[in-house]
Amino acid sequence: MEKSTTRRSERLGEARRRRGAKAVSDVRRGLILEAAQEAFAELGLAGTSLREIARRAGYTPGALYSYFASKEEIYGALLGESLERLNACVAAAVAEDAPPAARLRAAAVAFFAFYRDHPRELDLGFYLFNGVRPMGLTPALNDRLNRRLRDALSPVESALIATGRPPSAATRDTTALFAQIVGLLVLQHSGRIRMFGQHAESLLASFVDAIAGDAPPDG
Amino acid sequence: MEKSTTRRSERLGEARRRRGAKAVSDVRRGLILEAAQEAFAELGLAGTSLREIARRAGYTPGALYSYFASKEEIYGALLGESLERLNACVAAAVAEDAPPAARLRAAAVAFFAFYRDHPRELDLGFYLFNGVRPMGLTPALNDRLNRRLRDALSPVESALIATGRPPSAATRDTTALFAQIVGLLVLQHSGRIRMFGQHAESLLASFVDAIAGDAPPDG
Amino acid sequence: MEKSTTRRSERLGEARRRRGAKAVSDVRRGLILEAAQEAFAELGLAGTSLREIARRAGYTPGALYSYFASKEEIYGALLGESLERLNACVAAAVAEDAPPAARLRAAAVAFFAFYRDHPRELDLGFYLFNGVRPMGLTPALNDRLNRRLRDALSPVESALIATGRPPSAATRDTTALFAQIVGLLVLQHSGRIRMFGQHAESLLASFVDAIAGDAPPDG
Amino acid sequence: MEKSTTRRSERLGEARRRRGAKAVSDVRRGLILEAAQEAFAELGLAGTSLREIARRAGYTPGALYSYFASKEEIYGALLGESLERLNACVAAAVAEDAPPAARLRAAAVAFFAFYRDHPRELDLGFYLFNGVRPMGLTPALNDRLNRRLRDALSPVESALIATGRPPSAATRDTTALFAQIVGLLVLQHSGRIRMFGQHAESLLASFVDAIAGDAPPDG
DNA sequence: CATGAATGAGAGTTCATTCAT
DNA sequence: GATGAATGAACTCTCATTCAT
Repeated sequence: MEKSTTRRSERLGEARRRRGAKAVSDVRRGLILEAAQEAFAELGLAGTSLREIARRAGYTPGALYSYFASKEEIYGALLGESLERLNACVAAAVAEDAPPAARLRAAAVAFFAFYRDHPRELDLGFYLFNGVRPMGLTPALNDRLNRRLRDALSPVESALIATGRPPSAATRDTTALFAQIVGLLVLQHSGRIRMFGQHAESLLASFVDAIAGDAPPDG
Repeated sequence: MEKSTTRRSERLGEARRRRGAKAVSDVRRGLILEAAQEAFAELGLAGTSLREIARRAGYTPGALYSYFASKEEIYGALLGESLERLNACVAAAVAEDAPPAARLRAAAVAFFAFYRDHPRELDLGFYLFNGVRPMGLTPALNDRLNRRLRDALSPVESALIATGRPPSAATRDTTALFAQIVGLLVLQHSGRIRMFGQHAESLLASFVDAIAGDAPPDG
Repeated sequence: MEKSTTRRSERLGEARRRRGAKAVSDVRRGLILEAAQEAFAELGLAGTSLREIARRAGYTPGALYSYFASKEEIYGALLGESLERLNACVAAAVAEDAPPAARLRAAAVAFFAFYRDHPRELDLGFYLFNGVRPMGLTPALNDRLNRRLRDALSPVESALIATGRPPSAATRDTTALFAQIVGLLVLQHSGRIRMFGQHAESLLASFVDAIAGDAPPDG
Repeated sequence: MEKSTTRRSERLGEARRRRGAKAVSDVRRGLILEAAQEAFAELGLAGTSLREIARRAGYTPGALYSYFASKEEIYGALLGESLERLNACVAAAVAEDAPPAARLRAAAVAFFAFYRDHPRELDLGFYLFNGVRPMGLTPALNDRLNRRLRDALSPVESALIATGRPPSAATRDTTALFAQIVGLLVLQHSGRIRMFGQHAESLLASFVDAIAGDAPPDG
């Protein structure tokens, strides 16, 4: 009997089996993150507990610790995924062969629209929940996340450079645009823009026009 | 000994007594708010519990409920006071006889500086206006707070009108400036501005200049 | 209506009322400690949770925190009470007018019997004085507890001095007797004495006799 | 490639293979125990979890159950090894051709020193961690362990007999010495001896001298 | 008005153990 | 034999709030 059975590890290579296990694990990790995302969207960051995430994911609370070392690690992973989606969104919106001004506008609008449509991810990204203060991420992870955030704005910066702006001015304008977008999002999110009878989208358009029009004459 | 003392309420007239009581009550309410403010400034919003506020105010937790119906009402009152201080700050910064452009810049800088220097008060606003609708605020209080926030921006709006801008454009530019300031504050606070190697103050100055310079030729 | 009611604080002096409240509080604290004691006796130290203590005392877990700042503070209080009882036991066993040798034996036996009959209280001491340094005790409390432990042995030391032994020798012999008692308790408790077919009581008696007989000839 | 390899079990005879497997298994069991020992020594009994042991041994927690049926069985095995080391220590300290009094002292000191230098093993041996109560060992194992503990004391007993003491008195004195040693260890471990300004080693020496000098005149 | 006590829910985390693979 | 995942119970402690006194 024993002799006739072929051991699994002999059929599949060990590596291949492990890869499969890792894939399964990654999928489940993803399901947990989905549940967390959903919970955050409904209850906000502060209102979401580990238990709630576990409940929605169909796990017991302790089981999550097989996938994440702490609640904050879930935050971090969530933020990471959010930034990936943001990058994808912005990149998809920018047609590479379009003129710089069009690319600038497309990137800005995509960036804005992403957070307008997923406001909870703004909370996540800017720690708006608990004081505007970075949370307990490892410095390494924090760096990685920051880099991805910058990446999402790089189409804006590139477009500005393509208009002939010197790099330092491009960075400066990118930052200003970034601030404008974030400000508009926060005001929109908290109902302050309505208070002034304005529309975030049109304010953003004006801002972009102002920047684009500001290009040097030979741009 | 004890029996011979006449109770306070028997010496003073009822109305006068009530007025006095109200004054005393208001003072104590103020002391509690002071303690709360202090606690927030030190510990942040999430780190401050009712117990902590009570402790700092020299009360037991239950006693606070004689002055405030809930923790959120304390937040509301605190935000109210914060907005008063903001108004005072901005008003004090604006010299009434200065030229419009100078008033515009002074008001914008004062607004920005207020929250830059008291970041916790920004948190308060974010907390209470979380999600689409304010939490734990009565509509009446909410209105009052919103009005005071607008008030704080009215020097900006007035200055813009004084440059000859039509009211609708003034409101529009005020909103844009408001968004820029909020965005800069958020980015500054979450360390994102440093990431771009920029300075919030100089970005703000540029923004104000752009708006001011944008005045119609005959302004 | 209002006028006719006499306020409580006017009937009783404030101080008196407070004293009453403190007494009630102390009683309830005592009931919690009783429940804790009972739980320890049944389930052992590691097996006793705050929840269990609360359950037995008829409280919710959180309620205990009105009386004790932490689980370890309960341990400390329990140990404190235990040491008081130990002191009372030993003191009661020693007849002041008895000859020194009788007092020595009585004190030693009382000390031994106390822990033989309440073995869990021995555990408490072991727990709190675990490793080289006490855990979870304030240094002040630790000192107080240590002092009370020494106090419980002072009748032994006094009796030895009364036999004419010099103080340094008395301290030395007290320590040796202390060690013997503790050793016997541990061995008895872990079933090791039965393993040798011996009886702790008679071994203790021999030890005391040896010490007592060791007195200088003119003692 | 894979197919052409002949499985180990086909090359070796069945019995030999089994023997080899057992040896491998024993080695790994030993490695786990080493890891456990290390963990106990560092973190104490209560601070050591199965996970921690597994981590240090390079296993996942579940894997340990291939070698031990429960956490307590690990305790038991650890205690067994500890007692072996104790026996070796004591035996090594006793020169067979030395006079009885010297052997007595050497054995006592070795026994004491063993636990003084490895205090965590005292916890293990006397269940000092969780109430002085035997833990969940099978009676058979418990018997075996008890026997090994007695074995460690047999040099003491032999030496006493060699001084001419009748066996029953020798057992009695051995037990008393055992208690003294354990008591001194516990007191030393919990800082109580320092409290009296004494030294465990010198107290032990006195005790041994008293016993040795107590030999019957014709011994 | 103020206290002290109590509630009840809930927080994040850890644990020994089990089991399919 | 070993893994990784999962359980389910338990842990201490904190919180906003209530209420008799």
